[in-house]
Amino acid sequence: MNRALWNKAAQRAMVVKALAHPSRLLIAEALADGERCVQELTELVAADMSTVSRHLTLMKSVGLIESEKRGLNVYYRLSCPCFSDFLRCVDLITRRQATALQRVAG
Amino acid sequence: MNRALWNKAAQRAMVVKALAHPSRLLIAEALADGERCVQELTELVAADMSTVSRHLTLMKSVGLIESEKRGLNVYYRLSCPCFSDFLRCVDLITRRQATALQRVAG
DNA sequence: TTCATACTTGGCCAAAAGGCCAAGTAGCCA
DNA sequence: TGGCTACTTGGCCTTTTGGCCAAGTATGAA
Repeated sequence: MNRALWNKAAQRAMVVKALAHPSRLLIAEALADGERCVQELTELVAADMSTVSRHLTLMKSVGLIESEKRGLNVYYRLSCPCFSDFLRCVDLITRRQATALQRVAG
Repeated sequence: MNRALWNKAAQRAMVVKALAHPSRLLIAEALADGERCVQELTELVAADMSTVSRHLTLMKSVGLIESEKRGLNVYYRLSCPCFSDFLRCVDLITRRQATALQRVAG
């Protein structure tokens, strides 16, 4: 097993993992539309604020999002404009899979 | 929490999760280059064949890959041509993050 | 029909992820 | 100062994930 190859894959995996959760995808989608504070995101995903904060910390740690404190609030925003491409590919697969399952069931 | 929104995010998350592992990313990358049998992929990621088989089953279950048995071998191939776009976005983020960390360290 | 190869699945265990509550920190306002 | 709000972090627990080994299935060859 080539070490360099593995390291590259591991790095990529960290980024992908940071999006591999429904709440985090919802958060990223919201941020694609503009910055949001933790409160707003907490309301969006309907979880404990501490949980949301941890999600955000994780996403930030891999460079997916950035944060800025203004007053009492911390505002997060996407740091990559390519997220929409990412989602487009994912949606292609989910849609293809949905129709494939329908074929089986139908 | 809007149920429909959550379901959509959950579906997407399943696909993203299926790529959120170094071995599975390596596998997907290899398959982007053409079909491979389990043996070849096992060699590639240097894990137990049973482990690789489970990775493949997971990836297949979300519609990321397809399989075909020919003789003793089972050949897997990517079912989405958009994987390269997906990777491009991920790499943008990892590269951006790498330089960001260098700024901090340097 | 027996044997070998290629793969999948069951069983089990260790490690990681994800959640909440409670406690801590930081900024604003009275 | 004191208290309120917004957020993060520590602690702890449950669930999920990922791994291997061993056993099972399926196909081709002798």
